Amino acid sequence: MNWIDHQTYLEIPPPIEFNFEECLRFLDRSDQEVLHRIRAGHLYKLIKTKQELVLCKIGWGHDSIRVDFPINPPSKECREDVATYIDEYFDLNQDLRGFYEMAWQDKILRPLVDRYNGLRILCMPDLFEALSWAIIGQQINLTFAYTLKKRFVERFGESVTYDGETYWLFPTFEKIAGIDMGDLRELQFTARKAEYIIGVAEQMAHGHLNKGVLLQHNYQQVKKTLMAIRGIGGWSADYVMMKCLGFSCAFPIADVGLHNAIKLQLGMERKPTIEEINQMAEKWKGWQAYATFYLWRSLL
DNA sequence: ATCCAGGAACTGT
DNA sequence: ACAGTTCATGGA
Repeated sequence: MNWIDHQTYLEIPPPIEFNFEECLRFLDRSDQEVLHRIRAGHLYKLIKTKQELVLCKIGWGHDSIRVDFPINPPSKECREDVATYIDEYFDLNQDLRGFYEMAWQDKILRPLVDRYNGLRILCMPDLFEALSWAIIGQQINLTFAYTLKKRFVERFGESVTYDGETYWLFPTFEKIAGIDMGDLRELQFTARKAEYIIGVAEQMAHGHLNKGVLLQHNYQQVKKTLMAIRGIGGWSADYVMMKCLGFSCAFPIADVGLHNAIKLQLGMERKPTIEEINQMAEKWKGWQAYATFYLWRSLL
């Protein structure tokens, strides 16, 4: 990993095909988001390192990502953790040239990669967060999904307040493994969502589900493992593989947002069928996750 | 009111 | 394997 430690701040030289502004634009898609805040071109995010909570102010300067620490100058070990987190968060290890070469030949993707050049998948390094967000988002509109997430985070997550603003962390699986369904029903989770999320937390707390282990396996194996979890179907498995586990071939093909985006791009009267999407995506092989992400971007 | 939402499990065939 | 049904709740 490529980063420069300036003690009081970090400098992370990005790969080619990276546009910080485009990434921030995507992160700024909901005004109900509680896990980060964007102010004057900077991303503020609370990160949990192995040792402590670190508030990060992430900006762009001198052709690099710059990470400042408004509250406390973190230890060297924490700075390393932060650099690793940023690296995953912005998907900096992905070489997008293959995607762009493919996309320039594609009717649907070409205008998108032109418009959003340098946008990367904004990842969720925390597996429990990715699984929970997938479950929360199932079969409800996004506005309500954000409402549920906000209630969940503000009820069970840790936070730090600085300069009049409160910054939140997603709740840990350890914490959620210890609550009961009633605690989530109060927040207007359905019984099913409550059951699923607590179930996932319990599996993780018992060590039956672990990101490091998943990363050692291939697409088919991981998808099968994830789908064996109650509450995780095909859509959620691909969503998590795309947003958390770095599988660029992950493809949540049943996604309503994806359908709407394709309809919009092609000027269709109706949403495409799964079979039609499979045909269109034939050329996307290996890059389905990025194709999906750019299509989502087009809906903002 | 009515339809639908970044689905998944369950049931019957 | 496949199709239909149920779950649950708020947004537009």
